[in-house]
Amino acid sequence: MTDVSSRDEVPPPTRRERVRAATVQEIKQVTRRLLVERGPQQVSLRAIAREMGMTAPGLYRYFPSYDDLLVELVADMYGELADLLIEEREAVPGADPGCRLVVTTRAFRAWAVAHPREYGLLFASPVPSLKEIAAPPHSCSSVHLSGMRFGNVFVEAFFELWGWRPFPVPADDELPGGLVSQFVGYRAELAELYGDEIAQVPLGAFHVFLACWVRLYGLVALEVFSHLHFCLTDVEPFFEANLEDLAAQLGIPAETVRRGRPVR
Amino acid sequence: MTDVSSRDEVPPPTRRERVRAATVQEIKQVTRRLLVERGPQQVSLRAIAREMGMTAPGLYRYFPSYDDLLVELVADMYGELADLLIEEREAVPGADPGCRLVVTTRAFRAWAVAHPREYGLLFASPVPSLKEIAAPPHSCSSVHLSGMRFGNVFVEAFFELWGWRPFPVPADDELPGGLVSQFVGYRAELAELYGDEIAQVPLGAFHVFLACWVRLYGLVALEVFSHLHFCLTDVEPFFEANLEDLAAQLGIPAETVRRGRPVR
DNA sequence: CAGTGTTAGCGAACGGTGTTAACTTTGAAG
DNA sequence: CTTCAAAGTTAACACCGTTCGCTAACACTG
Repeated sequence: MTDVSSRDEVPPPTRRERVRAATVQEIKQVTRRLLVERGPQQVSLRAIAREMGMTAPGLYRYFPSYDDLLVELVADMYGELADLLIEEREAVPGADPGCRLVVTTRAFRAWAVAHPREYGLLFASPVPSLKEIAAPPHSCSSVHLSGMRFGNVFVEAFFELWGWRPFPVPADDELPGGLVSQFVGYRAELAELYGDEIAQVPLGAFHVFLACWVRLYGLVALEVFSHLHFCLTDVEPFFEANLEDLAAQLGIPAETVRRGRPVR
Repeated sequence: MTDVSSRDEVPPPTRRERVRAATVQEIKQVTRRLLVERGPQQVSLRAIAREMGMTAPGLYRYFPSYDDLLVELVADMYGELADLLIEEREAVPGADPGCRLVVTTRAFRAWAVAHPREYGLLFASPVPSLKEIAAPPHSCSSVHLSGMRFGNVFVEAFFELWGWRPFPVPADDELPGGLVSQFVGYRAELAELYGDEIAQVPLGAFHVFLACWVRLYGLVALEVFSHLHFCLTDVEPFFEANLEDLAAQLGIPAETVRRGRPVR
């Protein structure tokens, strides 16, 4: 038992495995570069292969299909985005949970604006495939898992704030009956992940969390898709105003929001 | 001058023009049917032509390209959606402006949920083409115009409510400086369209309008794209709760919101 | 070292796509 | 009846995702 090699731990990667992993990485990088530089329409297996000095069928040694390649790329980008948000949040030393949530939110919008093509791939999936809907609730695909990981960045920041300094939320009997049972289920799911302190959070906090997420999503999506262009040429002040509003709802003082505001 | 035929008014459509218009209509209908029944991936010129008993190149007599066909379809659907919202609103006789706004909002969500594929085509455009951004502000394409028409349905309902019974909005000096000038411009644009009473509306009302639209958009988009599925299996009560919340912000009593709620 | 099996990558091919060009048919107008 | 423009065809081009069969190169075993 003390012998390391006797266990079936990960054996050291062979040379072959290393170059294979490197190729997989290069394929994803090239795919993403094509997406960014030439748009989603111009991304094709043949274009990727051409860019790498090989032919399209060769890529099938690494991905079972074009869609699988995209799916894996999406999962990677969800992960990257989650990492970035956490990183930016931790880069503010000694920040209170309110500030940390604001930083996370602002970083999300900044990433979306800076990476509109990637954002489109992640958050404007054409239409969810029907099988995904029919899938059992806990059978999580790779995308689903990464998506969860991303979402949980906000979940953590939000409930960290709640634990630090609770804010007003609707009482249980103020929530529609149809919502209560669903929030109970979601809370239980999160409690399984984060421990029992989550189980003490009132259901109204989940309602507020979702409402905030809805607003943030709408804000960023509309900006990235240029759907606010009909009245706003510069969306940033509008975003900051909404952020301040959102923060106020969570008991975060405007001064905390303004402190981290990017200079312009 | 009194002679009708001497002016270049619309001459009576010839038989040729009528069958041509009918064909254009059929192409759009078939395209939409394919979109709904088989998904956006399966929509192709050849499939459309096949479905109509003709060949793909024949369609080029009616549309200069595949993209143009889609663009025109999108414009049509914006118009149809706008018509539907107005119709549903007018179907409630003697309703006060608050009720009318609620009905409009609810109808929008209902349409989106009932037509997810169409909704995806309208509101999750892959990524705005760069030329659209570079285009001068008042050069409006067909999509742009129809999109405006749709948006103005909400604009009208919102400012009708304001004119009927104003609600609290932030004062001008509470708005960020970067927003004031943009709202001034947008207000002037609307005043040109709706007359001078709009010019009297305070800028804060435009801020509130946009914030409401952001929230509604996020709500509906997240539902249609199944991005709330991670915690809600039935989104309707959540939508109704947000609608009530939104209405309260506009001074619409909860009783008014509940009155028109669909029975379940 | 020789032998062997696995793997990476290639070219050809199939059915599909949007699009163009050249041609035929059709129907309305002078 | 002639003429001419419009509608629709077939053939072709360049591209797409994907599969098949093949050739190398590689890693491991006797």
